Amino acid sequence: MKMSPLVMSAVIHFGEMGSRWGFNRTVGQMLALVVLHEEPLSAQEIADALSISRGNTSMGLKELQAWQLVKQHHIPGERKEFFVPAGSIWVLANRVFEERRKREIDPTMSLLRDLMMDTPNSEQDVNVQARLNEIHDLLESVTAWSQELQNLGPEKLDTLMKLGAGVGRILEFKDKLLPAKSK
Amino acid sequence: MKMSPLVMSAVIHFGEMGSRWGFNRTVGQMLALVVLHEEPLSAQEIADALSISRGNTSMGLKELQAWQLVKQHHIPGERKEFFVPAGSIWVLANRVFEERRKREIDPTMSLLRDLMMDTPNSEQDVNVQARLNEIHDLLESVTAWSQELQNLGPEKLDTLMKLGAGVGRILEFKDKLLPAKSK
DNA sequence: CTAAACTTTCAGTAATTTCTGAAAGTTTAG
DNA sequence: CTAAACTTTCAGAAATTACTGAAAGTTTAG
Repeated sequence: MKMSPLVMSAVIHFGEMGSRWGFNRTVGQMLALVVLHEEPLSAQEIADALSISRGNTSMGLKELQAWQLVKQHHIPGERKEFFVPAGSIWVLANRVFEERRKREIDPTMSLLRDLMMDTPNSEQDVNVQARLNEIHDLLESVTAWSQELQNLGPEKLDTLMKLGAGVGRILEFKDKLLPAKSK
Repeated sequence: MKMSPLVMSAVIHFGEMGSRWGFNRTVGQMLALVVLHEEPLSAQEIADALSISRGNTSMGLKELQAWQLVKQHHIPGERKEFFVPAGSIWVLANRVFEERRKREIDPTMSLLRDLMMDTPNSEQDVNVQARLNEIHDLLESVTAWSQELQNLGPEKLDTLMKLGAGVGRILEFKDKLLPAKSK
């Protein structure tokens, strides 16, 4: 398998970005390759295309599977396993968000809850707890809302986006719109 | 300056999370310390509290200022500079999102645009470009929308959140609500 | 101007993360 | 069962990233 210059550029870029998105360079490259290549790829093909060791490839694929970004694909008559993207771009993007939320937000929310339980030892600590509480609530809002977006799916997200600043206005009307809401 | 056990736990945790949020351990600790401590802190106090070198502290503060998360605060009569959070929790959170968008999304969008410009060299490449386009549009939706949320501010975000799944329903009514919208 | 108080820079070192490749493991064909 | 085809693991090497502390730089007081 050989990469066209187009695929090449994209693979290299996703490698560079990889670390910013929560995985390392080679894992980023592998993901780009699998997503952009139409046919299922074997581990060996991936290793060759990216010039990385077979061992590294194996670990990278394991990680991509843990993130549920690629999945195995068996080809009848073939001994080895092949790999394909685990879903549409939208699905993959959601998986990345989800996984990052688990790593970046959840542990903090959990700690903040614990710290807010502690009985404060001083005046100072009362204020500190108030701040921690503020952080907690903000994270909660943001994650709840991003969940919501994921549930909407891409089309509705698109509608919402086209609405743009209209969202603010809509909010002002919402009581009239949904008067039956149980408060 | 000595840290209460409460502040201590939070500082250590934000240090551990630091790398996941785009900066390193000590920078994370420094941010937590400055945010949770009521009084302005000098660089030396920060270095002492966290047991890190003065040099490292200087670089960390530089980074936090680049992120616009802390700012200098001059105390009349004092020779040295002090540091305080650059704004409310909401402001700080927005700065982090913003900065991460710049690092994690913008460069990719820019590359994708470039790659979509290239004239494809094969059938294959036409499909690849279609995929890249799909990724581009998704990133665009997500960032546009997160911008929108930032503009709303914390109170409206809260209203929106309480609405929960109601958002989907509201969307169905939006045409009736905003009939004057210029399409 | 000089000295004191303070900050920044940066070369070298330490810590951490990633990668390789050989060895061990697994599966299937026969 | 054995051998071949393939995958995974993991110890050590390489690459990257973070940290220290001494030296150079800056600012202010006098």
